[in-house]
Amino acid sequence: MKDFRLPADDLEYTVLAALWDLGTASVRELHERLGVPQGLVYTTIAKVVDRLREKGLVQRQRRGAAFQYRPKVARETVERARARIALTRLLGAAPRGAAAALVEAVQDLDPQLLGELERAVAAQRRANDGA
Amino acid sequence: MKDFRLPADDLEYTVLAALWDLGTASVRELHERLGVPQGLVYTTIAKVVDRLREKGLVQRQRRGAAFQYRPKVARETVERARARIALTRLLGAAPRGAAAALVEAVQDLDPQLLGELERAVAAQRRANDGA
DNA sequence: GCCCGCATACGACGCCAGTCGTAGACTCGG
DNA sequence: CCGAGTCTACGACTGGCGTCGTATGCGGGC
Repeated sequence: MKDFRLPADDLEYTVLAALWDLGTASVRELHERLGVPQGLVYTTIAKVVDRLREKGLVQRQRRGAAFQYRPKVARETVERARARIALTRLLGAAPRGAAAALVEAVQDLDPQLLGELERAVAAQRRANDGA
Repeated sequence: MKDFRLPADDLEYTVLAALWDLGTASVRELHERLGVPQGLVYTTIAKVVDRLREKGLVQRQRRGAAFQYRPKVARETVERARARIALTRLLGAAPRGAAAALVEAVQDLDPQLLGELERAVAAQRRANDGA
């Protein structure tokens, strides 16, 4: 288990996310989808995909001239790890009374996202009460 | 305003946090407090404090042989920015339905912290409803 | 079967951050 | 006022990541 390293936060993660969405994709496709809009060169994406492979996060298979890449690690696995780290940082760092900072941070949150967060917290609350 | 850059997540942030706690401290004190337990050399802490100064996060004043450092930016200001980034990443990254990951992440959260999070979310919920 | 072109492999560079070492500057005690 | 010892300034190295360029290699159409 855990024979992989988490993706870096920005580009690497974005690319991996795209792969989760698409299921499978070539570097070309990923570039069209992510690189071009960002003004990134083809090889930049290729390099990222490469590092993703080094990290054991994706696998590939020859498909004609190019490779088709696909996620090797479940989205949930990675998301969960990332979420845990983010939350720990977020709350662990907060000193007593810095909940104020949290509130402010939560303020410019998409209502949609706020809803998700709320449900997650509520679920855990129930779990705690039950236990 | 915002004539500073956020501190890096790990050591830099830890040192800055210590300064917020102590109000004022010399590199020596910071080293005793943070460096020694971590097996870090004196100059490592000195360097970090230096970069913190470059980032405009702390200021200093000669006090005898050494300098006394003190935060230059309010804790809340930085905490808030960090929290906002963390939350955005956390939730923004989550695809629809990946709330599951969130739930799992929230599970191994200190009940204390969970409470803070819950209150923050609830507060915002009320704000939204009201508006 | 050959050559062209696309895909990949890989190295390079910049920048940040952590970590350390060294050398120079300055303070303070005697 | 001078020497010893401490503090600071700064450079160096490493590793990660974003970003690109180049060179090599493989596949597929003609």
